[in-house]
Amino acid sequence: MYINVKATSFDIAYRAGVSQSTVSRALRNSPLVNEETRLKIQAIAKELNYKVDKNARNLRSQQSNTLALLLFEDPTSDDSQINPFFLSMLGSITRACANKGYDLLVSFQQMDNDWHAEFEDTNKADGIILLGYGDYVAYKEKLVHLHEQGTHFVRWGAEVKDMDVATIGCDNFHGGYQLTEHLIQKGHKQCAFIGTASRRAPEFYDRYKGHAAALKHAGISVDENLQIDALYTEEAGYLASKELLAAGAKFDALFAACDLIAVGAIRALTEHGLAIPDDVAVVGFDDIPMASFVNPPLTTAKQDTMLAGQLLVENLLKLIAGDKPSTLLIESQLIERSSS
Amino acid sequence: MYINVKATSFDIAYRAGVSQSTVSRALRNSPLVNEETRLKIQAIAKELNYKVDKNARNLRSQQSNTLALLLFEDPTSDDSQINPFFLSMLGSITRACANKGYDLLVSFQQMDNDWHAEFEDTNKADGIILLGYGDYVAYKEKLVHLHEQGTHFVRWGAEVKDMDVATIGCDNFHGGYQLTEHLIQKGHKQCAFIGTASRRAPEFYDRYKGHAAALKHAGISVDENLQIDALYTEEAGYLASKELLAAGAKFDALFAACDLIAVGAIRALTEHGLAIPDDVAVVGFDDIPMASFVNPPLTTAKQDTMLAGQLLVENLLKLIAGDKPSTLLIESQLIERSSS
DNA sequence: CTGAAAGCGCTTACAG
DNA sequence: CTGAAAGCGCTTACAG
Repeated sequence: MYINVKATSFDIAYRAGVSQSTVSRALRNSPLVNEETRLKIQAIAKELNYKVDKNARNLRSQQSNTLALLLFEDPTSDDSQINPFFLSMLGSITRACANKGYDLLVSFQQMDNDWHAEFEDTNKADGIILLGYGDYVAYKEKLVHLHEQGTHFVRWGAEVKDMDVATIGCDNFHGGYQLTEHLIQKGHKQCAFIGTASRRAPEFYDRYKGHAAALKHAGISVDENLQIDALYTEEAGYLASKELLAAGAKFDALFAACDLIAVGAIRALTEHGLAIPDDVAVVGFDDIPMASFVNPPLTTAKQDTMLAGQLLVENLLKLIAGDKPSTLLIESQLIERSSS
Repeated sequence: MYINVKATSFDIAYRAGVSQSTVSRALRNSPLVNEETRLKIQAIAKELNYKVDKNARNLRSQQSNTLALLLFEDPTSDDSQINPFFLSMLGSITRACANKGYDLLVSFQQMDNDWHAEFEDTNKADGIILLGYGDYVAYKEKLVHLHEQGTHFVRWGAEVKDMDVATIGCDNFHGGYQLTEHLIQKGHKQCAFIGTASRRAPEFYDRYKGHAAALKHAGISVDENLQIDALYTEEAGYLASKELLAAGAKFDALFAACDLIAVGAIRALTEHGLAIPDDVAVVGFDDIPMASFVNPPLTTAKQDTMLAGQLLVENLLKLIAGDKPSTLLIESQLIERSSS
C-alpha cells in the first residue's frame, strides 16, 4: 500500500494552470469563476480525491459548520441507562443536522461539569443544543452563564419564565390535561400522579398542572397525597409506586410523568397483585419504543421527536445567523393502548 | 450585554510580558517553561477565559483529537427506529471518547452514501468507528476502499475473514451455542431460528452456526425448514414468525437472532394463541433495555456494550498511533428470564 | 473573471 | 528556559 499524500488546493492550481485563489473559488461554486475553468478544476479535484481541509477552512472563515449536542442527566442517574426518549431525539437531531449540511458533535455531560460554552469557545461548534431532564434549580445558573457569554444555544424542555432563552418543548400542560381527561372518560375518579411536581422537574410539573386542571374541570378535587415525587427512571417509578401502595392510598388510575416511570409503576402494581387496567389504569408520557411492548401496552402521550429535532436545529441555525428564534410548543398526541 | 471578544495567545503574551511561543508552551504544560512563568500565564489565561482555538491547533498539528462514529443501517430500514442496541453502544463510545480526551462526531449514514473517509480526509477526525448490522456483501467493498485509502478505522461486528481490518465483536458463535444449549437443557427439541443465516448478516450467521453446533452436539439434527430469514427489526421478526406458523412448522422453542426480532416473534406467537414459554420457549440476543419488559421477560445473551465501546476507542487510538490493534472477541452472558 | 497577498491562531523546529 | 519565525491550508478583500 502506498502512502496517499493528501492533495491541497495548490496541487490542483498547479495542474490546472491557475492560481490557488481561483481553485478555492471554483470549488465553492463561486459565480466569479468562468464555467469552463470551474469544470476543469472540479474534475482535477475529483481525480486527486481532494477534500477541503476543514480545519483550515474553519480557521479562516471563523465558523465550523458543526453543532454540538450536550445531553445531560442528573449526576445521580445511572450512566449506562440513557432515557430512550433522548436517544430518539439524538437520532432526529443527527438527521436534521445532516440535512442542513452540519456535522454533529455529541457529548454526554454531567450537570456538575464545566461544559458551558466549551465547544463554541474553542470554535469547534457554532452553537449548542441542550437536551435533558435537568434539575431546573441547579441548571438555571448555567443557562444564565451561557447566555452572558453570548453563546448560541437552544434547549429542549419547559419554558424558562424569567429568561430570554430559545426553547423548544412539548406542550406538557395540554398533554397532561388530555391524558387525565382520557382517564376520567374511562370512569376513573381517584388518580395518582407519580413524578416530581416542582420546579426541580419543570416538564413533569407542567404535566402535573395539566393533570390537576383536568381533574378540577371534571369537578374532582386534587388529592395531594396521591402525588409522589420521582425522577425519570424505571427504578424511581417502581419505588414511588411502592411507597404509594405502602401508604395504603386508594386510587383507580395512575398517571406516570414519563413512560419509564410508568414501566416501574406497572411492575410495582403487578407485584402487589393489582390488575391493569381493571384495578388500576396506567398512563405514561413520551411513547418510547418500549411503551407498546410492556404488559399491558401503555397508553401515553407521544412526543414528536422528528419534528422536535428539526425545530431545534432550525432555530439554532437562525440564532447563529443573528435572527430571533421562536419559542415553540409542540403538541403531543394521545396514544390509547390497553393499559387504560 | 457587551460583546465578548475572544482572547488569543497574543493577548495573554502581551499581559504576561512574554512571547506568544512561551504562552503556547505554558498552556500545554511544557517542561521547557519556567514554573513561575507558567503559573502566571495560566492565571492570566483563566482570567481572560481563554480557550485554545481548536481549528488553529488542529490545522497546525495536523490532528483533530476527534473521532467519528458512523452508524449505518440498511437503507430499507425505518429511519426513526434505530436499534436500541446501537444506541447503547453510542452511549458507551461517547463516554470512552470523553475519557480519552477525544471529541466524538456522530453521523448516521445510509449504506449507499459515499461516506467513506470523508471525515478523515477533511481532517475533521483522526479516525472512524463503524457500527451497524451491515449487509456484508454490499459493505465489503467499502471496507476495502477505506483500507486502501489508509483511513484509520475500527469496526464492530463479525470478523472479516479475508481482510486485515481491526474488528471488535461479540463471540456470536459461542453466544448462540449457549442459548441453544440452554433451550435443550429445558427439554426443548425442535428449535426454530428466526434471522438471516448467510453472509449478508454475518453476526446472525455466527449465532446460527453456534445454534446448529449445539443441536448437533446434543444429537439433534438441524431442520432447515425451521430457519427463516429476518433482519434486525421487530417487524421482520413478526413477519418471519407468521411465515413459519403459516407453513405449519412444528417447534417448541424459537431462537431469535436479536431481541427486536424476538419481540416481534412473541407478538406473532401470542396472536396465534401460543403460550410462552409453555407452548414455545423464546430467546433473543443483545439484552436491550426492552428485553426485561416484554411479556414474558426475555431470556437473551447480553452483550457488554460498555466494554465494547471502550475497546473500540482504545483500538482505534492504537491504530492512529501506528500500533497494531488486536481483533477482539467479547463473550456474551446468558440472561435467564421467564420466556424460556 | 483572475491573481498576489494577507491573515485566521496556533505549534514547533531553530537559534540562542 | 525563551523568542523570532515559519507554516499548517484555506478564504477573501483588493487590485487589475
